Amino acid sequence: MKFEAVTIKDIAIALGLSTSTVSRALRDSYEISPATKKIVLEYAEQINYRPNPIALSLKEKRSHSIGVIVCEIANSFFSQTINGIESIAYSKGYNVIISQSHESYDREVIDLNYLASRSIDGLLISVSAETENFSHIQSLHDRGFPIVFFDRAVESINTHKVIVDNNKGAFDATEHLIKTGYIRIANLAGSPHLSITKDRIKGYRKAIETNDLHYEEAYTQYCLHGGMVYEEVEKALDNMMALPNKPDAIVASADKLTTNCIRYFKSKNIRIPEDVALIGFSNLDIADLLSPSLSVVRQPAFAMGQIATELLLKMIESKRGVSEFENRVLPLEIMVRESSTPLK
Amino acid sequence: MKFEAVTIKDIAIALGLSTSTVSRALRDSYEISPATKKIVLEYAEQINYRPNPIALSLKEKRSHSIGVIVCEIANSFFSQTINGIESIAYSKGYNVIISQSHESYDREVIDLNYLASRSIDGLLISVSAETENFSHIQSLHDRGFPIVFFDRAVESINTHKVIVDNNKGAFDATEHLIKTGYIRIANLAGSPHLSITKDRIKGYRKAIETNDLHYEEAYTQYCLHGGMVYEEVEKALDNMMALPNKPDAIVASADKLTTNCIRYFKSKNIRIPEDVALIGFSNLDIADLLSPSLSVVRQPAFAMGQIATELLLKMIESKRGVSEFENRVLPLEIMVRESSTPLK
DNA sequence: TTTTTTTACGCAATCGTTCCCGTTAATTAA
DNA sequence: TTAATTAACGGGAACGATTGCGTAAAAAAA
Repeated sequence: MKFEAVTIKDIAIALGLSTSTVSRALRDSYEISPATKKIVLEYAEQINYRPNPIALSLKEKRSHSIGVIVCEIANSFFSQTINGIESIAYSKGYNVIISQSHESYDREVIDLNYLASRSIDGLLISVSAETENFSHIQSLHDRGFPIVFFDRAVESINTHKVIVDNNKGAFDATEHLIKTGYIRIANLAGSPHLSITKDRIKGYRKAIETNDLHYEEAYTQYCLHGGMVYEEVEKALDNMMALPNKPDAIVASADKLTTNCIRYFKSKNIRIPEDVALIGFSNLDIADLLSPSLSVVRQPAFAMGQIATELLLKMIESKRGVSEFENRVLPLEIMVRESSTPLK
Repeated sequence: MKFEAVTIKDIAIALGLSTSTVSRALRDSYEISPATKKIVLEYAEQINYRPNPIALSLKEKRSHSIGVIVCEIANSFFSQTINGIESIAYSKGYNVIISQSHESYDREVIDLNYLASRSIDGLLISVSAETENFSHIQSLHDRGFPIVFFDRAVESINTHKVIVDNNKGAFDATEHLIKTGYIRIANLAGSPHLSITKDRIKGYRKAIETNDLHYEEAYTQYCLHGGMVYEEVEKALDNMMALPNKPDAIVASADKLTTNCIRYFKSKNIRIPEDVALIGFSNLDIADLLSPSLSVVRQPAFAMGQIATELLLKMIESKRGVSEFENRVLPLEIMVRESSTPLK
């Protein structure tokens, strides 16, 4: 089934003009007389002419679309980021093509190759938790393809990056727990390959040490899939809770880790915050509706998407290659609720 | 900044062949000798040749991408649907371009025109709650453009539709409340323009009347924006709770209505289910983590996306126009949890 | 009136790929 | 040995739009 659209040629034939004249008339060129312009414009309007973006792309060697690779759009943080991305992209006439890696390295490579085979002008990517080898991204970057990282950046690749102050976020969250009176604070961490995980651990550790608490290695447990599979979270928490000095509070370092952490405690009938307090990185918009309401470290997801897209479009539209790359670090917001405050 | 890619011409020049020969060799034509094929294939592999999808699109008059219009990707139901859509689309070599209407009619029209200007081969759409006039969709459909509705279909437009059995879902949810012992059951409804709203009201009413309860008009309150703005939910619930016989249970007819309903009761210190029981249409994946855990009517979102996409691709790839349209009705699943069961 | 300039348009190449037609040279059939 | 066939490849148009260049007619300048 095909959808026949009207072309410049159709207009030219109908009006007895050449395609060049019609094209110029539509673009309001000074070379065309006002009378001709009027005729062309009116006829084009009448038959509902729309320029073929594909023909334009072929000529301009630009598709006016950008690719986005995230792990899951069903994740609040990423769906909010995508909202930010789309708001900028659409306002500047760009399409957005979204791919999901589902935290899988293989899927990420497939998505990347698919997108990069010249159907997109640039790429926004937040790498998957599984990814250790970045050569697929590196080689694209080496060939001059515009790439901007957001949230989960690759340190070794020199391009624009929009991240949050993970170190400070984890520090603040941990220190909040300490100030509230908790002393055995554990860290439910994401994939050890990700820089955000490392930064969050640094902030967590710094808060522990700055406040003269004992830093215990076993209090930090990693989840390779970033909490995507419940079993890894279960195992990590089992490990923690089996320690001789089991933790009295937990900092969960990602959206999925946080919710699966709640699921774990609920299934074990461990009360929050009476038995274990919890604060987690989360952009869930119903964190306030949980019982107890959830204390969170919230990321400026929408703004992040906007900024990353602005940087990418600037990169795409610059004539010569960009050599000065920005590293934007956005602040995190701590929202203290019941899950980390002892009941009176 | 531009990203120069390798073309067939480059291969032809390097190998001293014509572009036609190279093209044929790459497509494994019988007209090319095995020796030549081998040389071309090896060289193409070596310089990492990728066909330009845009040039192909121009020739084939097909972009191999489909458009999706939903109100919000940050809504669990829609993000799950999109997962289903992408799983099918990517496996068949199609791109997916997502647009959000944010429940606004104006945005929907803009999105539609943008997508339809021939950058997509077909459209999957779930109309916005605000939309009353469907001429923008109708005119596209009249011109032979492939469109498939999912979830929120337009009755007057004759094309493939994939919906759920809203009538039965609402009936079952309402009857569950009745069987549990509730007698004054209210219905927090979405936009009156949507067929899903009408169907859900029908099912609700049928359950009331089948079970010999009194059907009260004021027990059904509409939210024009489908619960997107908290104030409309607040007003609807204020109206219900101010009735002389205020309801003892509520059926909420959409994701956002359900969560905002919980938010309302929480802010008013009205206990669920002790003061008011609640069951809601929702695809939230943490419905079990709420306290009380939330009883839901769950939609088969992923399957819905898959089926709708299969129908659309079949429509796109059929030679002649399709005239027999399917109307798939998928079953809903009721998951009873604490929010609709009295505590012992 | 003649020359120059301007106006208003058409021709054709281009982007990357496919595909319908040739066109050789080798092979086979008569 | 000659005619017919086939294998293997090249030329060039086409998809839709833009754009540099050429040019006829009209207008302006000389």
